[in-house]
Amino acid sequence: MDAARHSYHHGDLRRALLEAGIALAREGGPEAVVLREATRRAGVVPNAAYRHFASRDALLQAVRAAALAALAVAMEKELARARKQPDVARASLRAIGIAYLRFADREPGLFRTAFSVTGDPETAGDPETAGRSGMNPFQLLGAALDQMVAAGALPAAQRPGAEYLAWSAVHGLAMLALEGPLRRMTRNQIQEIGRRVVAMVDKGL
Amino acid sequence: MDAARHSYHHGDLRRALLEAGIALAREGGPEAVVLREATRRAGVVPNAAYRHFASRDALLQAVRAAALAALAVAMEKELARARKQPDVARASLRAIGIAYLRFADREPGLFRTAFSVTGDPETAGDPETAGRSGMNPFQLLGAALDQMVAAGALPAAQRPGAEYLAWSAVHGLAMLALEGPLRRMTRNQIQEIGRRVVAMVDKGL
DNA sequence: TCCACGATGTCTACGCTGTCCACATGAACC
DNA sequence: GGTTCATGTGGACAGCGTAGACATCGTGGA
Repeated sequence: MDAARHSYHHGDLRRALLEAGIALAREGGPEAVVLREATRRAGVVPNAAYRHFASRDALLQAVRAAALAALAVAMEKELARARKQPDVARASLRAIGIAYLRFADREPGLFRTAFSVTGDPETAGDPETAGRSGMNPFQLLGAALDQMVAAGALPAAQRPGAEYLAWSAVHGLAMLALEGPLRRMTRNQIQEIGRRVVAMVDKGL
Repeated sequence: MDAARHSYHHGDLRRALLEAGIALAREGGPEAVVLREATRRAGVVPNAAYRHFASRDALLQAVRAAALAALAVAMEKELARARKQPDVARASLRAIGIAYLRFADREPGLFRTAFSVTGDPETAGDPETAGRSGMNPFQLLGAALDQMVAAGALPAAQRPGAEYLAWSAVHGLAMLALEGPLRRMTRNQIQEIGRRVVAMVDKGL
């Protein structure tokens, strides 16, 4: 990205800004996604950003979508491993939960960015939030639950809305671990609680 | 609070700033807690705030503590109602969950403020976060779970760490409803999901 | 009674932010 | 080869958090 520098036109500023934004989110979460800093890192004057994003919030939403896509990819990787196991359906649901918690642990900045909302994002169906499979994290969870029903591991009557229950439990834990009363716990303690939460969902659904 | 105005000294500026901060948090969540605006509402110059709060973040933390205390009070009210029911222990746990979700619904700004962390708050044991009973929301949940064990409704072996599981589920739902994919659902839909989440916890614990 | 002192509020100023407007540049197309 | 239009620049503004020096005032010791 330095080759094109020293020419008046950047070449691919939108991508450069987005990547700078992602890097900022990684380092410091959503509030660290600062328009001026992104332009600085892209080697460009602040206002240049407005040719590609309507506002700081528009940039943040783009970063947010990228963060969701990264989560989807992480889930897909974990799912691939689950496919080699007996009781694939259950293993897949567990894989989703584990991937979610692991992502929150390893990429706290991105995770917080993915789920922090200011204003009205309307991310439903945004293709930018999808992983390689074309599904976003929420859709991946839904698919895993469908598998459970197909495999007879979940009564069909319990299926509707089940993603909300599962998501709630795992998301809540992630938030508590990240910025709630669980913040000071060791990684192992949190993993243990994670296992219990996933088990609770499995049993309580 | 206008009587004391027109005198050089405000009289109770700390309280005035805190209350302005709470009002701001109510209206727009944590990011709306703006130091200058708080001083404006208190009828005072921006820097006056620094006699009472070391920084904007210190003010925000004070507001945060107040929000947690408000949640504790809401829980206590719901608990009082639960005490009149048969199976008090179970009713209490449900009451905690319901109060939590209702608070998130009715006071979204305060709720988001209570659980948004920037930096390192160290709220553990802060008496400012407690309700009338002297317990903060987390402690109230713990007490309800202890009751469950005492009543034989929860195996003692499951007790350690159970608050994290319960909290995770309800907190996650609240966040999803507030700023996640459930944002566009009707209040009734979310209440229904809330019932199911609480049931899942009860069953899955 | 007076006066010094410490606490509290004010004034001025700095660098940071997001954003608006007018202008410069240059790639692409007729 | 000249025009057009997307893209980057420059300068400006208001609002933010915050620092340092100064003003005001209630209070306690002489």
